[in-house]
Amino acid sequence: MAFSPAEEIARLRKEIDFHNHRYYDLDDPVLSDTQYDQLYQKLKELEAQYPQYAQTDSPTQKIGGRASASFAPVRHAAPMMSLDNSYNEEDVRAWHERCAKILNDSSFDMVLEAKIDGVSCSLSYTDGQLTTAASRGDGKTGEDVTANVLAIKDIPHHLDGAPKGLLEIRGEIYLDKKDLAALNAKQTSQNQPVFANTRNAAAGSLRQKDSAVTAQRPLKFFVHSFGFGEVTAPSFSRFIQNCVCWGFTASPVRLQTSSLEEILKFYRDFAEQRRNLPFDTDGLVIKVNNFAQQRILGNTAKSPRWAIAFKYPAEQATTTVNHILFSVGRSGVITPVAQVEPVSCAGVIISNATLHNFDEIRRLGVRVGDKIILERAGEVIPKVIKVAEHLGKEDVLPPQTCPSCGRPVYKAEDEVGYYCVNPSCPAQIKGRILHYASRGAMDIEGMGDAVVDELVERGFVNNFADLYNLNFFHLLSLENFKEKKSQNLLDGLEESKKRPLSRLLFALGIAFVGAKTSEVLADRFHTLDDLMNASTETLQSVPDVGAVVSQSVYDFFHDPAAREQIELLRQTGLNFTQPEKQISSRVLEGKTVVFTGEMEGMTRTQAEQLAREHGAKTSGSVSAKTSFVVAAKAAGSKLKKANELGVKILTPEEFFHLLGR
DNA sequence: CCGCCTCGAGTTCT
DNA sequence: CTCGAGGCGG
Repeated sequence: MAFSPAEEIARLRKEIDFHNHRYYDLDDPVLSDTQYDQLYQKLKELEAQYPQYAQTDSPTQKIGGRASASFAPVRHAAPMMSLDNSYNEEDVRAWHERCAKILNDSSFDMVLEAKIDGVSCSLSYTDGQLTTAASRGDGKTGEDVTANVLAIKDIPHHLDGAPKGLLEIRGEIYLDKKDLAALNAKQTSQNQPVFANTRNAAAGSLRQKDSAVTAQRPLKFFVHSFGFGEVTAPSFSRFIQNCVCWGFTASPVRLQTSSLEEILKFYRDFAEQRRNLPFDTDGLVIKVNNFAQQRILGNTAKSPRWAIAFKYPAEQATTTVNHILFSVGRSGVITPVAQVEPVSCAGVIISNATLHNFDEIRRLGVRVGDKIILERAGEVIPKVIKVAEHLGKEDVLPPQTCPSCGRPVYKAEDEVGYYCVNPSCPAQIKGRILHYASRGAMDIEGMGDAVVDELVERGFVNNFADLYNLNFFHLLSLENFKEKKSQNLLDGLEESKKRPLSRLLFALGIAFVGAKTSEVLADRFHTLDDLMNASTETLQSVPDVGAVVSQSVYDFFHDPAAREQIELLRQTGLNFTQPEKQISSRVLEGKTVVFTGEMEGMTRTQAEQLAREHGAKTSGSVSAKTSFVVAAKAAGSKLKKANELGVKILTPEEFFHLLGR
């Protein structure tokens, strides 16, 4: 399909803006300079051809286009290659195995270094005298940053006893974390934009037009390789020793070993330790130490085969807020969500990030168009940490009306949240139905986000009972639904009628009644009718049910609309009773058990059920009251907490043994 | 009344 | 996973 010139121009501007962002802000370009130039030229040509679409905010109109005029290009004597990246032990084992095979030696010597987040730089010494310093650029050609590099104290200008001729020393220019904080404080006081991270700050400092500014930035440098020249050392570690004699600094974190296991252990331990170091690291670099062996391994087109970067998944990412929209939850709470330019963070692509509420927006000062920093550290949920650069113009205001049903929103005096109070608001109905069908509740197979959306949108479903009046023809009219899928969903609905009362209670979505409380109530009252007719006093006699929960349950069942729903559900043949609790044994009587990590061949819910069948209580969090924690592989913070509190930890095997299995 | 132990609710992506 | 808040023991 052909695009109109206007569309093509808009697309190119967006793309170039993106690559500028990668290049300037993240210092991590996707395109080579040539590829970038092609895009840029194409846009310029189109804008010349169609001047009616020329705009002042086009990247072609902005000062300081990407090709930096003030830094001359420098061709590297030997290309500056990048390293192959790996993010897990498997990849590193594979790398080690391949090296061992080519070298015909499984105990070759390796060197481990910290991979410091900075800018790589190549220093050319002629007869021991520093002549040129160049940034990496596209690997073949970089920018001449000699004037600025001369201002870095860590870099010697002269190497005593260096070999004659050309010697290219390579390393990383970086900034310590505390120096970034100080620099940003200064930037703020001078009304200048702050740097998102140490890497950007180092890159920005190196690209200063005035080297006096660079001199004021406490940049540091460590050697990590050489590019060209006669190096007499037989190994990388000896080469580094020579460099240190010349006055260079080596990587502050080092390990020399021939044991892969030792390296893997170091990686695991370093994951935590690196946070306490003065500089930012995103991983480790493993190199084959012996130069003769390095030569045997050689290079691929892109990277040396004798080295590999062993990275930790990035936990922070910088991106742009494209849009802020308001989502309405099943309870009517309106939550602002930032839609961002998709960005990779901790191994996944993030495109949405919650802003929680409007206090949070005000606190962060987020606007549409701003550059923000996202984090996903140890957590699953992306979080907006701060605004890196204010580019947006308009403040984000709370919505006057519900984005789903258009009714005016409601805000309680002393609460942060805004609510939609219309019970027939489509967004709320969708939320309630989705919760009803979800795995922990009625577990209706074939009923996902998209299906619920369409069922409500089409007016087929407004409440729980409507679900059971759906017929084959309703479903066939849904998008992508044919006989097979329709029948599966009908089967799923039929199957859900058999769920125990505890599931149904949870599915109804009574305020303050979650999975746990539902179970306790169902076990105590056995039938829905007994629960419906219970007084608040009777309800409060149930453990863990106090004034708030009992009132909420009582109110729910005395609402005429809810009662009508329940009668309709009764007519469709839903199970309203709770089966007697199965007791297999009492070996775990009086114990409180917490499960963590992924068990093989069993979900956590199943494991918890098993423990309860043997008389245990189960919980989701570790405390001093926990009898023991069952930790499977990939256990996280709960295991850590158990260690801190001195709670006993069992492997899944030990746990099964306890049950006599 | 305070502090600890839990639970509920919202949230993202594969 | 985290935050906020209900339940409850001291």
